Amino acid sequence: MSTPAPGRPRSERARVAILEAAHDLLVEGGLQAATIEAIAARAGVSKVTIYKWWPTRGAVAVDAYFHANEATIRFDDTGDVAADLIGQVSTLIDAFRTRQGQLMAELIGAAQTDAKLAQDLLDRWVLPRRTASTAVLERAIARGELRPDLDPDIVLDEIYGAVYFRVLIGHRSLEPTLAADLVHNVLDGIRAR
Amino acid sequence: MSTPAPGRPRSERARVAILEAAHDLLVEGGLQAATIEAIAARAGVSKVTIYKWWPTRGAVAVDAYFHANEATIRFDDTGDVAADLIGQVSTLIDAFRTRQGQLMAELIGAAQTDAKLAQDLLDRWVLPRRTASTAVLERAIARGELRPDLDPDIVLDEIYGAVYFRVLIGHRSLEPTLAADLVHNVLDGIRAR
Amino acid sequence: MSTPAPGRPRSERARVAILEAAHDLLVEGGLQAATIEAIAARAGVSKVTIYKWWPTRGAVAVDAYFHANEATIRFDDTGDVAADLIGQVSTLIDAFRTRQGQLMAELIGAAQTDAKLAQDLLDRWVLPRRTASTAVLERAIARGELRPDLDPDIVLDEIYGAVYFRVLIGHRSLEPTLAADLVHNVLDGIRAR
Amino acid sequence: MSTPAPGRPRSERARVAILEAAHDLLVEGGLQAATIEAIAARAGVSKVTIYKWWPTRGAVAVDAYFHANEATIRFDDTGDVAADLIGQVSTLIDAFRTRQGQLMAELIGAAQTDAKLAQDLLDRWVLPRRTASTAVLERAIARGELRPDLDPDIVLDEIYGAVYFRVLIGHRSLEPTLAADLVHNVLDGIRAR
DNA sequence: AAGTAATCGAGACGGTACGTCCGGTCTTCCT
DNA sequence: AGGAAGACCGGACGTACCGTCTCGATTACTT
Repeated sequence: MSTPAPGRPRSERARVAILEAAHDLLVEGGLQAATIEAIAARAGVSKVTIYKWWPTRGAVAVDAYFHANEATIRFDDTGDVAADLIGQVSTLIDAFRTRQGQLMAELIGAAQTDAKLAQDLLDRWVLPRRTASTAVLERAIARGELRPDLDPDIVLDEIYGAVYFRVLIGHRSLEPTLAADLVHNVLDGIRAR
Repeated sequence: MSTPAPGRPRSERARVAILEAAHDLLVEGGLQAATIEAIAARAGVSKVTIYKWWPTRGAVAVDAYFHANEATIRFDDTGDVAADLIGQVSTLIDAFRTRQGQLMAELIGAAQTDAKLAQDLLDRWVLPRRTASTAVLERAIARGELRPDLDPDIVLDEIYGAVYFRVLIGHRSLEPTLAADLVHNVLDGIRAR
Repeated sequence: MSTPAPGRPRSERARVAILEAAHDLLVEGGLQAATIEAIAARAGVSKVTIYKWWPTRGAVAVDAYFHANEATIRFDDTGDVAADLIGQVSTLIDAFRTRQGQLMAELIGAAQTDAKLAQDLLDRWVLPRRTASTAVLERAIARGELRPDLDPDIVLDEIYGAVYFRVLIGHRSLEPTLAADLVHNVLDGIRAR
Repeated sequence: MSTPAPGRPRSERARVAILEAAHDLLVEGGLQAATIEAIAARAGVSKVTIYKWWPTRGAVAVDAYFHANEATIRFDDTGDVAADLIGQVSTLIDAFRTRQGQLMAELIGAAQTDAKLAQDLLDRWVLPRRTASTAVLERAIARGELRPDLDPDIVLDEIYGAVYFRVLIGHRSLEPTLAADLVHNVLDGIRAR
């Protein structure tokens, strides 16, 4: 069906070597250390080969990040909004309590001056999680658990935004109880009764 | 009383020229454009003079940011938590809807790989605002408006985190109604009644 | 036969441009003016390319000097020591009466604080001439013209040393008759007869 | 007679401290190390004070050199040209076999791009010695020992030039017998008899 | 005793060049 | 057509000295 491209095919060996070299460098020295030159040197690959397949350093970094961290998204449906949300937020927090959190922070940091990277992070990281969480909220609205006029985006920004805020600003750490606290505050409000 | 330091005193002219040049460059081309060399050239100042007083490019940038944006923090006390919080959040959102928002995003981005910058942003931007908002919450707790066992940090992370999340990820803009929505969700909860 | 080195070959264009730019600068403003930056700018070449192939500014300067001044060494053999030596010394003096002399003086000057440069000048300039002149003296010794216990080095230091001394100290100029006077003094002595 | 200048008189303490600091630096690291800043720092003196009294780094260096090396010139008159000359040349060679020789070489080196320094060296070092040696030659001419049409400058350039040549080019060292060999070659010639 | 004037220390300043790093692009040969 | 090797231009980095410039403090001579 598909005619194979003429000429020498892309080297899978090189692709993997690049991603693994990039990830090693990311883990060792952060985004700073993952220069194109360093990646090429460690992967035993020429710089041109990298530029051939990735436009910027950021693009390699995202790919390396996802290559190493098999993305896990939970699509819970227990019938209880609180439980479903807490499960999803906990998964994120657990990941962010490892080196992954700092790396994601650095990626988001770099995305502030790299529109392509920002788009990648949005499409491949944020939006997929958001979709799963939006589904939880919409099911709860349908069940009558939540106010029908709710804007799910705002709710999710409050819960997830708090997590990213802590990772990016570093004023407080991600305590294990954080997921539950965040969800309960928003679900039930904080007014005295 | 205070013995003046010996030697030629620091040039106030140079200090201001540097900060203004840096801010101009930040506004025109973002953090990328605000290289030490460009700042020095535009300020009519030698590079050494900059390095003399600021350790890194990021340090100049924060100072330039605060030099240009006279910090406004609101210390409202209307007796109504919702009104006080919405006032404070609105002020932030109004600022972030201008170029300031993108600049702050870039500064936070750079802070991910510049610990000194991170500390500066925390001390000079985030914490002062947080202190004012924490006071609002504690007054409300004292008045019996809010649950006494509340952790103000978590509440404020939800409200402010949502704002920063939008600025940093860019998935949705800062609508004028956002402040009120954020505050009401957390105060009253989102469960159907 | 010889396997060509892998990678992009060195740019001959750049090499020549650097040497010519360096020489132009040397002629115009001496060693002072031949900064790496100025050479790079005039040659339309990046500084790194220069540093790639020459360790120091002095090394570029020697190469530029020899690139421009096609080395001429005379290997006279007329059967008359005096004539042979005078011919060789005259050639040097003629060269040193032009801009070349000042340049060589500056190179020797710089060599006082640049061991690499000193070695280069010795190997590429002084020793080749000395070899030719030593041969003249040894032939004369063999012919019985000169004392057999002679140390040629000392003789040549007296003749050539005088020339360099005048160039370096500048107390007197290189008169056209100097070559003959120097050689005759040493060959025949200066005692009255 | 001389009206004392008004104002604070020049500090002798500073003058000596500068010269000694400069000499220490010259001995330790050569002319390279004797930067104005380093001299000022070591002498506990401000840069301006140095610039006040010396125009260039070279000028300080010469003064420091002469401050440390009490100039010794021999005015021998034994009635024998050879002995007189050998005595004078030996004195120079003895001095140049110490660190002094390298320093003088560096000074002459720097003089190639510093006309002021060149003039200083000529006036304070070379010419005084030459005057003494010229006197020796002229006495010998008067006594009928040497050819009456002799140009003393050329003779002295051959003898002294050889010494400086070795110091500056470094192709051979200053052997203790060098003085005698140089003088005898020129006095008696090198032809076989 | 007060005034005048030159010097001194400290150190900030604009400027030039340094030698290095990395980004992107190119050129060559090999697979 | 890929790919490895590596040379190339360009831009910025952070540093070293240069020579100049303020400062306040000191030290004489002059009135």
